[in-house]
Amino acid sequence: MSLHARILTEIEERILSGEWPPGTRIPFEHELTAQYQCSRMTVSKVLTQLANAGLIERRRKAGSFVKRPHSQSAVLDIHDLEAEVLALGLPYRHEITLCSKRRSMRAEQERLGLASPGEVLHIVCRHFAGPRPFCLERRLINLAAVPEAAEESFTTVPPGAWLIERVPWSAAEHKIRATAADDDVAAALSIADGSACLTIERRTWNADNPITIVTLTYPGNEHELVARFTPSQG
Amino acid sequence: MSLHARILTEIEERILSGEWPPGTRIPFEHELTAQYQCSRMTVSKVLTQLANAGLIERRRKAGSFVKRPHSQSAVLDIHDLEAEVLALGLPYRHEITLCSKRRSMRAEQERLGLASPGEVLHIVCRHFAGPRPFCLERRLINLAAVPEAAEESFTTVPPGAWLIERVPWSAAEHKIRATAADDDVAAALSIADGSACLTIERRTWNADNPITIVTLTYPGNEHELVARFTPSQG
DNA sequence: AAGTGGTCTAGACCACAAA
DNA sequence: TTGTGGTCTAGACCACTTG
Repeated sequence: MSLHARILTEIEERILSGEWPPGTRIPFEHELTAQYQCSRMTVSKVLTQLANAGLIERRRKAGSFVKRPHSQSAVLDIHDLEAEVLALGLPYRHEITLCSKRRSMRAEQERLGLASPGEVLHIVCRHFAGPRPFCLERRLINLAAVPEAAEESFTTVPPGAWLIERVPWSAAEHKIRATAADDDVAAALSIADGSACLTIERRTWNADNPITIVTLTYPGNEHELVARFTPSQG
Repeated sequence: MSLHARILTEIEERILSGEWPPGTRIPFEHELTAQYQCSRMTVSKVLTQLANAGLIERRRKAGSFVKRPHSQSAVLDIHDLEAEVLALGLPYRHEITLCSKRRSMRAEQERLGLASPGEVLHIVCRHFAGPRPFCLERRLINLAAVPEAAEESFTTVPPGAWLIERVPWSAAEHKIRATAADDDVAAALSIADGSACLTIERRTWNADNPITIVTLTYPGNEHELVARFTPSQG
């Protein structure tokens, strides 16, 4: 393994593990050259890569700082619900329908990907654009990974935004489906039974440790996911 | 603009414009240092970036070669329909329902994003997984951008795969929606009227020049898009 | 004014794959 | 065996921003 690859992974680990939370100033280039006993070019290359990847921000004279994970990847972008509603020119609010802490049932354990039973937080939340329901959120949080979530009511900040601000993650998976609204969904979104809905299921891990699984259900024709990209950006 | 940024964009342009098609060997590092009158470190940095971005492949002793655009970005991956069907363990075939060349109507012009009327190819195609319809493809191709498409029947290679192999692109946009099946879609996919479908609309450009717009419609519950990613990969 | 990052140089040695 | 890319060094000068 090359030196700059080692430096890169070591810094990446500190950021993704939360040891260096967003806002932290990481060591100056000259400190890293001393620490790793290498030339400045080597650490500079690494920091430039991290900056290109969006993990850190570099400011002349001030230093390099850990960035807050800007919810990226285009497809993911969409999931800042509040920003999305406001972009439509409509007022946003959310409403917690259910927030219950309990020992995981087997089905929940499997959905989250837990190896053994544990405490989970089950949340149901409706997001509104103006007077109309915009999205139904059903979420499980692994309390072993995020114990402080148990003390939250999520009435001021919705669960998604709350988690993104606090919990570092290293991997995510989206599953996107079209589904027919069942009774519950139809009632929650004020739409007809059986109408088409867009469902996004998102799971998040930090170093193989499941954090949360969330299902977002949107009324079908009123919502679309948009993703733009160029071939040079994998 | 820094020197390495200039070198990067110049090489990128040659690749994306098709001047250097996939498989082309790009100049050796020592040739580029001569051309740009700079040190080897500078061009090496650029080529490393291009390799990381997946635009080129580097082989010791052999040189650096333009890669074929591996349809990436996870969400896009899914759209190699044949690979997807085969991954399900089912035989794949496709069937061209319509393939007509004509002058664009105004609605088509707008969908494609053409500034003025022009020749377009309108294709309707069904993709099968075993005996069952798997996906309905409705496509417009801008013949000004891809004149050779007019001579194709697309009976051996479906239009999507044909285009990817031949036409370089610099930008793409996906819109993902849940829709209710209308008469046409229901008939084409052998499903009930009004059932939920997943619709992916994809537009592709090469340097602001529209190439194609395609709408892929899948029976809802039988299909899902999966995207995985990590925060360090924008 | 001082210290940071941004860029670049002109070398060097090594690993690897092709001839 | 040879020539390519992969990595690294020990400098250098500049631009910018903060104090």
